[in-house]
Amino acid sequence: MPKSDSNPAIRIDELRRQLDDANYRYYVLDDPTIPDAEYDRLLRELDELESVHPELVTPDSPTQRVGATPSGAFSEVRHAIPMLSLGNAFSDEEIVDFERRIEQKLGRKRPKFSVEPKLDGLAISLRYEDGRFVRGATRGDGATGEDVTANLRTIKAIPLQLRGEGWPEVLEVRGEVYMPLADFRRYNEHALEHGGKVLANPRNGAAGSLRQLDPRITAKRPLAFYAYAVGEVEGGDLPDTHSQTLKQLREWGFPVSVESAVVAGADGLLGYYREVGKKRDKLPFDIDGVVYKLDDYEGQREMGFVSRAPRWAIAHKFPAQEQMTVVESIEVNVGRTGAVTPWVLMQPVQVGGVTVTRATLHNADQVARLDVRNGDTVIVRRAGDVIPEVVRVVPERRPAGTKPWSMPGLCPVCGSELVREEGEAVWRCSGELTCAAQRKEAIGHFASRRAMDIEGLGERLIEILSDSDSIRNVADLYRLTLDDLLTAKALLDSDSAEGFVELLGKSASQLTYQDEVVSDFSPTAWESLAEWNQRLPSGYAAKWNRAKVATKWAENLVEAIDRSRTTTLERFLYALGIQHVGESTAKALAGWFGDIELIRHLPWPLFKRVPDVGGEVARSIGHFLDQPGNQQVIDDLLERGVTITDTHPPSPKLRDGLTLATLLQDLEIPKVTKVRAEQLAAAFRGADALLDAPEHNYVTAGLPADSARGLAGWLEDEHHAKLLSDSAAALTRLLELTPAAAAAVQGPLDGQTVVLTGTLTGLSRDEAKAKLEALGAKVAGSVSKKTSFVVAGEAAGSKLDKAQELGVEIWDEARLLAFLAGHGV
DNA sequence: GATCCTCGAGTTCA
DNA sequence: CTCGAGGATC
Repeated sequence: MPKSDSNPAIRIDELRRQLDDANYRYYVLDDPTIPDAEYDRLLRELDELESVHPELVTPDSPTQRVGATPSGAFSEVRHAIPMLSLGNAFSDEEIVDFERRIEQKLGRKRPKFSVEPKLDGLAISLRYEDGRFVRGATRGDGATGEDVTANLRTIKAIPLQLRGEGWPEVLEVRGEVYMPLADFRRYNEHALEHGGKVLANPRNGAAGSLRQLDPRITAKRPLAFYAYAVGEVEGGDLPDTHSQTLKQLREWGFPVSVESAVVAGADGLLGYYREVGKKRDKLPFDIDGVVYKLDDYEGQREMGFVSRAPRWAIAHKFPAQEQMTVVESIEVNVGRTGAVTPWVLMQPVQVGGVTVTRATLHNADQVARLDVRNGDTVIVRRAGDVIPEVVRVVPERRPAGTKPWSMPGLCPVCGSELVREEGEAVWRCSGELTCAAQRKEAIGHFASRRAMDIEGLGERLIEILSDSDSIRNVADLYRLTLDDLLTAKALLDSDSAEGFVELLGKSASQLTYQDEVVSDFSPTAWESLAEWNQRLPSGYAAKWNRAKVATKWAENLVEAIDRSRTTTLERFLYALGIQHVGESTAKALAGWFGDIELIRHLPWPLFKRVPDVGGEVARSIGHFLDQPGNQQVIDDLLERGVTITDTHPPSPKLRDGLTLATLLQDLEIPKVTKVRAEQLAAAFRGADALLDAPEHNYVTAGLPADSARGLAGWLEDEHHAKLLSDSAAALTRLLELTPAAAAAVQGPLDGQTVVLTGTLTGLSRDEAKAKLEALGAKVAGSVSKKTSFVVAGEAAGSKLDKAQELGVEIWDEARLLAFLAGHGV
């Protein structure tokens, strides 16, 4: 309690020192000396004194950790020295190689490394000027992060004022903000009891907390911090090894991982890896590996960097975590093309920090290979980065009396027969667009970002609109009314809540907030339930408010749909969802033909004029266009205001291939090869002459008997004859429409194939792709020896490795940007 | 006919 | 990201 007789300034100083010491002992030395209650009492006393003497408040006072005002947004911070990412290693061999490279380059045996656990948190940078914390930022993309100073100030493990002495005028300390496991659990327990927001896992908890706009919220989250590196330094010196620097940081008041150590040589590294691996489960925080850094700074400078990652450090990751769980059921999903994909529903299990409940089994063959059955205990793993997969079944845990799983005979959604093409792995529902699942998926695809890009049209909404018959096909989207959407919205809002009521075995009116305690539904689900529950008794005002919100929502959606009406041919073709026509093929078709009115009436063989389109794809497009229902949908779309803005004449490059000879090849007539097609084209003036000629005339034209027979036999089918004459007519019309080849504009990257990998910082992947294409390059998705060069952004993965393996040229982002700038893009 | 490249399609979770 | 299969090439 404040004592009126003592000098308040002196008492305030004393309290601050006591509190700082307590913090230091608690967070840095891990050796608390005063009980929490005592700490709180001192803090309260300080707070009261300061409120009586506001002139004595300083920004580094322990009471000033929580700023009062939420900010509108985070401003950007440019890192003076980029915050790099580390290369990853998963195997012992990679570590041995890493160490050997350093030995060779430095000409030193068994170099020393500073080693420490790699925390699974959020990398941040802290800037101190004259020993005072002035700014903190997230790592962001490495070059630029977000200013989260106000939030970082609330973390007690971060000193507001450096201790000791001898610190540089400007010191930037880097480290990881994380949430200790015990605190994370305690926080969630509390949140569940008091209806707060439950955090998904410690990592996301830490990341989400730092992104709070209101620091008062961040202050309530149990965040901690470990320093692991130094960034910018001005006006002062640091020791010349990393381990000494860490020690120095500790003296200045930063927590440094107690597990950090110094080891020598590859064997030292691997020994440390195993040691930490054993302790992993007992550590008070999540780690995903260990980090090795060459200890002396001079060696580090000598080693330098490879495209954005230091050559003197590496992260040795622990293997993807595997977990055991139980299969609750094996379900199937019906995709846009009717593909029926089996997947497992499992009892929730934590794998690598997230809760996994489902995993795909890809296809029936995979299920048979694994022999997964209902009730089986299985091992799940998060493959690569994210996607859960079933590794194997644990046979000794299989319950008695199970039978192997088999694909159902009928589509679970529409009851049509499931069929499998000869030699194909997938089973498909034969219901096509009569199948509700396929219709929904088709609409979802149409609305997706890379297709028509209708924002806000989610899966569940499509389901509701589709089930209520408001939309039967994609064209119906363009005559949805506000009323349709409002009706759907009501269902959308209620269905989550209805489900809970049922589960709890209560009627809606019996529900109270108390019910939250008895169950463990997700926080968002509880939120919507609570909201929905509130509206029941409260009557008019609440309903009115909800109606307003819903109307605004519906208006926004109508506007989004309206915006999507203006589109490009490429997007339009892709959106139609023709089998085998993805983004790349849609783009090619758009580029070569240029006009939907032309394309929609083209016989299928003409599509083979487009590179990378062969018989299978061409037929698939033809099949789609042959169906009157599909033509009707195209009509309706255009009639309801869909406008293609980039209609243009066919590409001049088409001209070369528009001959009777190529057409005859493209028709895939039995026994008619390239040579025979050319002979026929030379002997007959046009398709009509060919159609009218008797078989022996083909022989006269120089064809061997079997080819002549093949052609004649093929033409006996009147569909074939019609296809030939239609195609020939289309060919003639195309020729008329196609402008003569203009002088080809030479792009600097003509004929080159480029692959992008990793995260680019200066521009988005799509932008980079567009710019490279503008210079004539082809941007491909995977690396091969034909690749001209690979642009490796940050955290580049397997594609970069592949490129190195094949000796393909690698550009970093800077080089790409310089090149693009040099060519005016 | 074999082989190598690409593209398409399906997928999970926050 | 990964798998499967279509297309191009030799």
